[in-house]
Order: sequence, then C-alpha cells, then structure tokens
Amino acid sequence: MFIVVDENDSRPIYRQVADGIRALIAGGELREGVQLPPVRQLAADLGVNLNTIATAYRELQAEGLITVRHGSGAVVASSRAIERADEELRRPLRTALTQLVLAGLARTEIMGMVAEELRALLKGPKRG
Amino acid sequence: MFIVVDENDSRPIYRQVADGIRALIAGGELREGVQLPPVRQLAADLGVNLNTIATAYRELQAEGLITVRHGSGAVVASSRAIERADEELRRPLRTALTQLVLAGLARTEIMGMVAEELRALLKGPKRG
DNA sequence: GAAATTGTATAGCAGTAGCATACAATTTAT
DNA sequence: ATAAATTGTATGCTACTGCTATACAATTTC
Repeated sequence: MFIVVDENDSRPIYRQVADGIRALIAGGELREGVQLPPVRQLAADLGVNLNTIATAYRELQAEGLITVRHGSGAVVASSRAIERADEELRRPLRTALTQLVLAGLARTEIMGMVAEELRALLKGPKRG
Repeated sequence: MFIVVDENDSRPIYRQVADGIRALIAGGELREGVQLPPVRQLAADLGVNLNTIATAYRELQAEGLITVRHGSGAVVASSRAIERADEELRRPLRTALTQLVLAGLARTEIMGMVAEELRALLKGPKRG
C-alpha cells in the first residue's frame, strides 16, 4: 500500500499506520466504500504483526472513519463521518501551535515560522 | 513554578516538564545563568516524584540547554546553546505540517488552517 | 457444508514511565 | 575542619504499553 512506517518516528507503528490511512481518507485518495487491505496483507507489506494493523484499524473505527467487520474486512465509512478526518488532522497542528504560543512567540512570528517550514517541506520532500 | 502537567496530554510527565522549561527558555522568561528550582521543590509543586523532574532536567542537559551539577543544582546554560531551543520548538510544528502535506492539502489551505487555529488560540486561551 | 478468507482474542516478552527509598556530591553553618 | 543541610543520582520495584506468535471465531466462497 501507500503507507510508510519510519522507525525514527517516535509514534508507535499502529499509530503511524492509522495516521497514514486517515491522511489518505482526508486527502480523498480513499473514498467512501473503498475496501482496505486485509490486516494480514498490510502487515506483510509493512513487515509487522497482523495485530499491529488490527490495532490501527480499531483506532480508525473508534473515530468512525472506517467500518470493520469480522470475516468481511474494513471499509471506509460514510462521507458524513469522513468530515471528521479533517478535525483529527488538525489536532497535532493545534498542539504544536499551542506550544509556540506558550513559548511567548507572537502571531506574526509563528506565521513566519510556519511559512518557512512549509516552504522547506514543499521544496525538498523525501523520496520514499 | 510556571509549568503545568496535564494528564490528558499523551506525553509523559517528564517530557511535559522538559517541554515547558524549554518553552520558557526559548521565550526569554528564563535567561542564561538563572537557577532552576531543586528537583524536590518542583516535584512537590507538581505533585510528582523527584526522579520525574530529574529525568526532565537530564533531557534538557542532553540538549545543552541547562547545566546540572550534583549538589549545586541546575542552571540555564549559555545563550549560545539557548539558540537551539528554537530548533527544538520547531520540531513538533514540522511534524504536524508534514502530516498535512501528506494528506494532500495545498500550501494556501494549510496557511489558512494555521491562521484559523491561531486566531482561536489567541482569542480564548485557557485560564489556569 | 467444507475450505478459504478475514478479523479477534489470548499469552508472553521487552521496554518505558513513574514511584519510594537509599546513596553521593556540594554547599552552608558551626 | 567538620557536621548539617541541600541538591542531584542510583537502585529496585510496579504498572502499563507496544509488539509478537499463536490460537480462535465469523463471514464469504466454492
């Protein structure tokens, strides 16, 4: 699949997978009704245990983004629910911005920093 | 002190403390040479174990932001080293922005989202 | 209805966070 | 000097978490 696990990333694997799928849903690459890969297949692709993927699926199900059914698999949920993916994506941004505000940075300083980081990100993205 | 631990925060306590002190240094509230509170005092203030604070201090020392000495305490390091606090502050922002980029959001969308979140943050900050 | 496919539950191991308590270095007061 | 107080450090323990291997259960396919 279209997901990468990075062992330098401090997030646990199951969360990296969940975040990755959430991003795919929020970005429109995975639309309502689309079937997700079986836990065994995705686990094999990423070289991890099937339970690790199952945990990621359960996390997404708890958020209402997918529907998981025993025997038939996982499916992207209704587009009504998908709107929440945007909200989920905002959370880490909010946390990061809160830290900067608490550090005493002014709004303009923060916006400048964001623009700067964004420029660097969009300029030279890592090639898988 | 001027630091809060939030049990709803997923970060471990020692990291919340380290992040908090780092923010104070980066924001200029704690300047070079200033003495940090003894581990026991800060631990008592926050209602945690002294080793938890000691771990936070060690993390900051590893980053070169403070100097810890057995018997005399912890002191904010040279302003040369302090410049790195800015870099440490940027890291979570960078992670959050990377997620948004991977989700397929355009630069302008992200900037808009940031401005929006920032407005909400600066408008109604939580009062202690 | 048997076989294949898919998710779920259980059990175990390793690492981490936090705590209580004891130890060691430095400073302060005698 | 040296005893006492202050400060950081080390040890040992418990609970929890992330990950794995393996067994179990539901659904679909033939």
